[in-house]
Parts: sequence; structure tokens; C-alpha cells
Amino acid sequence: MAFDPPLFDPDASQISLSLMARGLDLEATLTSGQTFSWKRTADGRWRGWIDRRPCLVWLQGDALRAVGPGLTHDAVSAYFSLDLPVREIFATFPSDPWLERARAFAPGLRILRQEPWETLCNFICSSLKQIVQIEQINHELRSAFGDKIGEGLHSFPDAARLALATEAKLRACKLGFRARHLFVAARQIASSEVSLERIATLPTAEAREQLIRIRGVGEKVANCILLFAYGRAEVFPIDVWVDRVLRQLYFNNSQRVKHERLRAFADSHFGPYRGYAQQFLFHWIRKDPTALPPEKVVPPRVRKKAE
DNA sequence: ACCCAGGACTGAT
DNA sequence: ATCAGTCATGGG
Repeated sequence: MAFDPPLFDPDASQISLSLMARGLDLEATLTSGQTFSWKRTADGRWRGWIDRRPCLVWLQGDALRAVGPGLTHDAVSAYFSLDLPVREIFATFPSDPWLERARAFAPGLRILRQEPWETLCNFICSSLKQIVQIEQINHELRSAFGDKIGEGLHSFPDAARLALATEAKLRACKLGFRARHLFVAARQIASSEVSLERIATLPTAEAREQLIRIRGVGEKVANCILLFAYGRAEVFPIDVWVDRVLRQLYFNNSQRVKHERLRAFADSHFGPYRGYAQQFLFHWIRKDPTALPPEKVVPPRVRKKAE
């Protein structure tokens, strides 16, 4: 078996856990664009963070194994949503051949319940970035501002820490124009202008209103935070990929359908756990090259030439 | 060189 | 209220 460098401080007490996790697909779950700080190890396990604690996870038969300092059964279970009645959730899905195909592609895909602050930062940084680049930014922020936990291991910096940074230092983490957004957002959270703890207690619509008050957070980013951090499974984020799959499969690839119509369709069609439906569709069209029919050829738009 | 990326913000209608 | 332009940066 391959030897990875020591995960943590050897003095730290390691907790080893085994949880029942029938059907969980770590690969799909951890690479489906909802989390950005997990890496596959040389021996096929996964190294990442649960509630700000470093850990290593892998599947052993139907059991999810987790090793790391300070881990608890409840924390790991909650993080991977192992308490969720998945059979009942999927029973609420509409009879929809596209959704059934998407779910068949990765039936073990699950939605995580991540730490809100880091999820907020990740998705502020997500706009006009590819997933690999969001992962890179997350790593840069940890290296530049996080506490060193071990060899190459840095915790994600909290809001107070980023609020003490400068926009230029954030920009050095390849943030581009998002540096200003993240810097302002960090101060909004550090000053309690917006409370991520209180948002957890609010109904989804009010929680969304609070999130959108944060700089760099619009409807889509707010929805991702609600779904991937606060466990609001009724939230259906529509990004460029989901926009594309909805148009192509449910609106005859029409480019004229407005966003609000896609929104109304998604909210009424996919049922009370439509966030899961959204994640299956998103993962499917990104990973299965045969998922979508080739784009209809639209006549090339006449482009104005610079004169 | 060109187009795209899990968008948000701004200012002009 | 709607709508185009703009915002940095890296990958393909």
C-alpha cells in the first residue's frame, strides 16, 4: 500500500470511525462541484476536512471509514447526510426519464452539509471559474491565510482572518475581480452585519434574502450555499450547466426562454427535494459525454468588427 | 487568437 | 423592472 506523508501532527489523538453508508459514492459526491477541498490520495482514499478538522475517508464495503483528530460519529454522519432517508427522497422524484437516467449514472451521489463560511467563500469565488480553479483558489487561501495544521495542511481561514487581509493579498490568490467581493464579504461576516448562524434558523426564503445581502452573493450563489451548507434540499441552483440541460431537455433547446421560466419549471417539476434532482443532472451532464445531444447548430450571429 | 468558466454588479433605458 | 457591459484569470 502506498505511503502518504503523515496526515497530521503525530501527537494528536486520532479517532477512527466506521459508519454504515450503503450506496454512498465518494467519487461522485466529492467531485460534483459542491465541495472544493478534497483530494484523492495515492491509494484511492480521500483527504479533506469535516467541520474544520482534517481527515481521511474511504469506503470499506458498505462502511464509511474516517480517520482524523477530533472526529465524531455525528459530525461525519451529518457531513455526508447519512441520516437522510434517501429511498423516500427519491420516491418523491417525478416520473422523468431524464432524471432517472441522471440518477442511474451516479446513484450514490449525495449532497453534503458543509461549513457555511467556507461554502460561502467557495461560491463567491466560483463565478466565471471552472471547478478545478475554485479548488486551486481554496488551496491558495488556506496556504496564505490558514493555520498550519501539518505538512501541507492548512485550515480554512475564518472571516476575522480574511477581514484583516488586504484586497491585494487576496488578489494574489488568483481571485481576480472576486478579491473585492470576498474581502467585503469577510468584513460583513466578521462584523456580524450578516449572521451565518442566524441564517440556519430562518425559513429558506428569508435565509436567501440574508445571504444576498453579502457582497458577491446573488441568487445562484445563495442557492448553492443553502443547498450545500444548510441542507435546504428544496433549493435548485441554476448555473450555466443546469440552464443548458433544462433548455435542451425540457424546452426544445430554445434560447429565448427566460431564466424566470426555467426557475418556475424547476421549482414545480422536480418535487420537494429538487436540490438532489439538480445535483444528479449537473453531475451527469458534466461527467457523461453522451448525456446531452449535440447542440443544435444555431446560425452564427453577425459579429461587429472593431473599426 | 478565440471561447468558456457552478455570476454579480453597475449604469443606462 | 429589464438589459447589455464589465469585471480578472486560466484552460482548452
